[in-house]
Amino acid sequence: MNQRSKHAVTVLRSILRVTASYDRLVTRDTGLTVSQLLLLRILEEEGECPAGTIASRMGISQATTTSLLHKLDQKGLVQRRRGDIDKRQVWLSLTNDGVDKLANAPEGLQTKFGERFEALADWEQSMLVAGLERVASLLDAEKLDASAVLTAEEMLRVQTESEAS
Amino acid sequence: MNQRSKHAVTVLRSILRVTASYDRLVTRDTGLTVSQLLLLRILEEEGECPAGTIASRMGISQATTTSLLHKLDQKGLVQRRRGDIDKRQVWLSLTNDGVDKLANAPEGLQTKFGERFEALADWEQSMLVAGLERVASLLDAEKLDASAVLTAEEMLRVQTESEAS
DNA sequence: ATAGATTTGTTTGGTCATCAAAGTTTATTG
DNA sequence: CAATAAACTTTGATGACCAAACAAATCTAT
Repeated sequence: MNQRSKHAVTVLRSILRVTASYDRLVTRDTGLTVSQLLLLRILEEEGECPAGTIASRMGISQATTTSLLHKLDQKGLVQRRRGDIDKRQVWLSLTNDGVDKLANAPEGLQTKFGERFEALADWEQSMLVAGLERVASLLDAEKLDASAVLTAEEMLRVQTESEAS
Repeated sequence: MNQRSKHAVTVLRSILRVTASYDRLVTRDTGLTVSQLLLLRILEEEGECPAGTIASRMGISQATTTSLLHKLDQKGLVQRRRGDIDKRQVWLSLTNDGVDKLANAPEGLQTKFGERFEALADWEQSMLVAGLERVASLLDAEKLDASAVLTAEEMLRVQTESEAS
């Protein structure tokens, strides 16, 4: 691998590290982990839906989903309801508290990054987004056939809508 | 926050997710987690050094470092030695097995991403790297005063050198 | 219908990363 | 020398995550 692609990977890693620290801050501020928040956001956008939908949207196993739900349930942020037609399913929805919590959750990464991003010139914003998308596609192409992860597009849909405040 | 910056965050997140899955693959292939590999790489580059150096280079606590070291020690990949001048210090170094393991470790993210990246036109490579660096700086600026994390530059040094095979 | 396969979700039992706080040993400094 | 600081370890948590075993419900092909 040439020097430049190594460098690209390096920078990518540094991005990962910084975002991870943001996540820690958000967790401290909200009392909700990033995974938990993501689950709530998906639920907000999706409306009532079965647990499996959450799992595939988040790209995690059913087992992990169950445990996340357990915690959110304890906190009183989500509700579970047995399916009518298919009784194996568990339909999920936000409680009022869940909705509130989401509404008040700081957006962490978003807020800080967003400010700076918006301070950039228009052309630069476009360029950066295009670049990120390109990188995502380079990574993703390899990934897609290897496991059940959302496509970039699906993720885009999930988060663009749910994060629109 | 405007639509475009939301979108930028979304794409960033999708990148995070994909890289996380890569990490899982690497772990399965090597029997070493990404943290463990990173520790080894730093040790390779740094040469024998005290535990604290590892902690600050990795941006993790001493406690975490100790536990990582414990595992690598058990696997026989690192050696610990009490400092001569300062006996509080624990000097670390790779064992022969550690060196071998590192040499044979697949680079995961690197390899796959690298191939695709190198297939791009030269100008596009430059553009992407520049974009990533810009994004890192947007994120990092906010971050630096909030906790003890490596600066982009430090990380760059660490990984550029250690990953040069 | 009905036995067998599949799907949905839960449980159980692990691994790993990570931290804070308390503890130990060894410097350092007033 | 006594107090303080530094370098590491231990202890005790939390959280994410998964695989495998399980239960319940549904589907399917005979």
